Amino acid sequence: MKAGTGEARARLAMGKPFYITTAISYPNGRPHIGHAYEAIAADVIARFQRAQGRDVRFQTGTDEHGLKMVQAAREAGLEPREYAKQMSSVFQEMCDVLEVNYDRFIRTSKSDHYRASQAIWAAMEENGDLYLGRYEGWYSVRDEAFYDESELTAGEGGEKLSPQGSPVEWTAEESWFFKLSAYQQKLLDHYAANPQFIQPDSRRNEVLRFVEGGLSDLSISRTSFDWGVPAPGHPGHVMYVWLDALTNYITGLGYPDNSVLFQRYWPANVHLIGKDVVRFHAVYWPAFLMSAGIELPKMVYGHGFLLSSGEKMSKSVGNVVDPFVLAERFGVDPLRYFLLREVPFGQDGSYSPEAIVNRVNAELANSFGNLAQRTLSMIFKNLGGEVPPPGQAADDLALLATVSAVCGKDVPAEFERFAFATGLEAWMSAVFACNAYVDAAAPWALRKTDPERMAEVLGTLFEAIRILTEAVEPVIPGSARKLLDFLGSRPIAQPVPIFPRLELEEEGEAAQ
RNA sequence: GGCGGAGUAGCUCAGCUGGUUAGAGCAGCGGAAUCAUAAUCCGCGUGUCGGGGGUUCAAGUCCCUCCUCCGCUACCA
Repeated sequence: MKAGTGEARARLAMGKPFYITTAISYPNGRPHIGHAYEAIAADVIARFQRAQGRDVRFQTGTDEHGLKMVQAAREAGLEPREYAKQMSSVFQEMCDVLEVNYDRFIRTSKSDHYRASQAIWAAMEENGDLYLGRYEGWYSVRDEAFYDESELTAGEGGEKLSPQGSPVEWTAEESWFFKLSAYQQKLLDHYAANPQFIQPDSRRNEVLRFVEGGLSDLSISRTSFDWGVPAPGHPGHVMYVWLDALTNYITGLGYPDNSVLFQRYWPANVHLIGKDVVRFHAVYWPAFLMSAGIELPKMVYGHGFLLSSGEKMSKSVGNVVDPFVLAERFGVDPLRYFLLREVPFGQDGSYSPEAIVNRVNAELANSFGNLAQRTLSMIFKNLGGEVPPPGQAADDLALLATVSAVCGKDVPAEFERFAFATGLEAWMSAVFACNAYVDAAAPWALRKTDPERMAEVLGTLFEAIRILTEAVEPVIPGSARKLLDFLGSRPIAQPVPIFPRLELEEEGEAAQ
């Protein structure tokens, strides 16, 4: 009756808030499979937590400032702002295609983000942590980093190169600094008091050792270009891209206003990031927040990288995989399932067309998809599409007990700690149990000898399939929704395979 | 150079604080079934648990050492 108040009440009753973010992507090129991997993983976590009753907010976006964007824009013949807009939309489209269901897609070149970034700068400055200095050194534009003379190597022509082999030039500029050195002990104390702050443990150990080794103050402004957030009160200075980028996590909640969003969702439950940016999130970001007097996120989780057939992906090697192509070729849900099932989260994992075809065919098509197909087909043909209740025989009860335990306890426990591969492995064990049950009960034989028993068996299987489908919904949302809708219809119609087998097409193109 | 991780069946990996014949999935081989997407089910593994040494009644699981790979970090030049 009172829809409006009802909805408000429902929202309040939605349970504890859960805020998850991905790193924001640097859109100086098209997204690759690594971007897709992180977005999908975050989406699965968000959907899972939502299914657990949490009030979830999920943010992703693009990090659009910095010199590399200026250069990429120049090559494209566009102004940075226009280039950023175009590239950002490609990342947004990727999320849409992959069913990554974010609540906010943030862009750092927007005005609300300028406001938030300038506010955190001002808070840090007010706290006495900023000072004007001079930055001199060998700067690599490609690496976006200064290097000490001793770190450089000599190129073929005797020119100086960074440790990564990129050209460097002597650069000297006035710069604002952040007293990162003053936060060494505070950070160490925080790590000690919050063991979960950096995960997995291997990353945590690396950060601990890095911080224990001493911290240098951080240059946080540039005067050599202007594509960035202007440092408030300091004309000519734009903010260091990482200070501005990290701030996105609170911009999206309305910082600096003490908004309803901010109160409800900050501090974030988890910043999901790649292992390459752990230092920025586990050292710089918490120091910035401490300085500005803002609470720290609860967890920074550095996931692993996706390797192409075991090798690092890079543009120069030409083995970069386009997520749009993958989604088109294998389907969105099979791709999502593969990434989470095949790769132990937190570790590096390997991608290959063979691996995805094998995994998806064996588990989604043959085991689970076919289980649904054979069951629904028998219900359609032999029971006129009417679904009988589950049987009460010992075998029936045992099967449903197994499936319920796996889907209600094991899978959630694993997903809760981001162990998607083991969670899905447990899920598969329940699928195996169902197929073993079908063969043992042989409902096709009961059709003639004992139709009532056949109905009990099919009813039991139907219920098991429903539970199984709900449990994997976060991973394969589109297919699961489709199947659940079908299960909810009466009478059950002639079923169509939900996960067709994939073919490993010949790589005729310019592969290799 | 320092710190950390890893090296277990053809492949990918589980094996917590040491204790019955070292496990799983995939692949492979054999069989059953035929409702279903030629899908499913059952059965089958004599693995130097990287090499060597040691502690122990007992070590994949602890200690020492060596080899290989990976990550973080430092430095020399």
